[in-house]
Amino acid sequence: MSKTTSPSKPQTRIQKRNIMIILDAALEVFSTYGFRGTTLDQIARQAGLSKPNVLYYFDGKEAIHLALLSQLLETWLDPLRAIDPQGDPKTELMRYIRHKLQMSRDFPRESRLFANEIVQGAPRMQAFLQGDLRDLVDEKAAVIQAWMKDGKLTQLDPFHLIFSIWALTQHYADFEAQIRLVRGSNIEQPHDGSEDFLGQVFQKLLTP
Amino acid sequence: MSKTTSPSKPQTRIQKRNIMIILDAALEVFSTYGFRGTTLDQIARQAGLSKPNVLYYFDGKEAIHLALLSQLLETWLDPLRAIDPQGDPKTELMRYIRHKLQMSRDFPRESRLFANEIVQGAPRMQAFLQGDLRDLVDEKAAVIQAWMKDGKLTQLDPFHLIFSIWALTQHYADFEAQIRLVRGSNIEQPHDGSEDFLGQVFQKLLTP
DNA sequence: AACACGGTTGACCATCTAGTCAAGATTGTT
DNA sequence: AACAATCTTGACTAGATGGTCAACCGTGTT
Repeated sequence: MSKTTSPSKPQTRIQKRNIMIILDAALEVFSTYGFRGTTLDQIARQAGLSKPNVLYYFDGKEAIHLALLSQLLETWLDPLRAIDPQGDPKTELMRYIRHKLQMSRDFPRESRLFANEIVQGAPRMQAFLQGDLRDLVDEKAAVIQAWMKDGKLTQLDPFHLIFSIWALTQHYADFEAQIRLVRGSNIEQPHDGSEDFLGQVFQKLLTP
Repeated sequence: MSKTTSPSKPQTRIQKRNIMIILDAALEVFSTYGFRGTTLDQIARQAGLSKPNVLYYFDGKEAIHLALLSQLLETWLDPLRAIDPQGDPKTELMRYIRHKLQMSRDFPRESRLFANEIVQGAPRMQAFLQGDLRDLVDEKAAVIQAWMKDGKLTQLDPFHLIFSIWALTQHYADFEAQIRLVRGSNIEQPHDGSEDFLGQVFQKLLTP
């Protein structure tokens, strides 16, 4: 039986609730220990359910992970997609940067789930990366390129520019442990000051 | 018996060779699958040795991982340490950036080993991060701060500046899979153009 | 109340994995 | 050559882990 595989079956209240609980628990554990480092028992304990009960809702560990990834990938593209070729170049890019930074702050677990996958060679995301994401990046890189040609932005390699935005924004979520430990008690949140800093950086960088 | 624990025992040729082979194999596997995702069998296979033979040289999986980490951490600090308070500010920082980028290009496995640890909360590196690294970062941040006060560099938060250098340089190693898949066949090496790009970025950013 | 369906679980299994061990092979030294 | 030290390994163990299953419980509908 394919449980969660079929797209839109009528769900009972209990199903809805438990599937949400399991996905939240799984996100917590997967994002901390990676796919192989996570056990079903950990997920079940975190969810407050028994292991067979977890497996009643999902076909297996792989299926839970997959559900999390696809849920994530849907929203991952949105900020980039929102870049408007008709808008003001610097405004559009600064908005994108702010948006990505917010996601890193508000959804650090999702960011680390992603990071874990990529660092380990993206075995479960190849199709996404070289499909939807690649198309979108190519499209937006062309938009940025055009803006640069018009002299609205500093001349830079648009692909490297996009990568640098990803690197800088996600760093605060993915390497939070490092920031927290290196800064120690000097700082409350690893994100403190990040928005001002990145604002300064890209303001200066993008202005021709 | 403590095998590799004692600092400097006389090693036979065979010991030297096999320990090197094992560490290289372990780096390959750990950096790809993380600590928990790696099995001793994988390491042994990669090393071309039997599992008991691997365990003849190391006290266990943990010990191999620890050996890799401490080996890594020694060299990790060097580029930052090399920043000279007496030197020219921009030259010193640009050299640091170039150096970090080279390490990301030449030792991507080491970078990913590190990244895997940090993303998962740095369970085995707390002491290092809040000890040696923190002291060094505090020291160099003060140096950079002083340079900025003298008007030699753009006024920025020196800690965020250091983090941004780490983020941008390591991104090319840690997220290599993403870059490779998103760029596809448009690019040979994920690092292509990174040096020019980061040169441009920081030249522009640091010049007051 | 009784029924049917959805939901839950203890006990279990097969497989994987870190680590052991005793016996055998290799190497270096005299 | 002979001996000792180093090196290597097949066979094994204990425990962890993903997944199964039959039996049981809870809930809402008639």
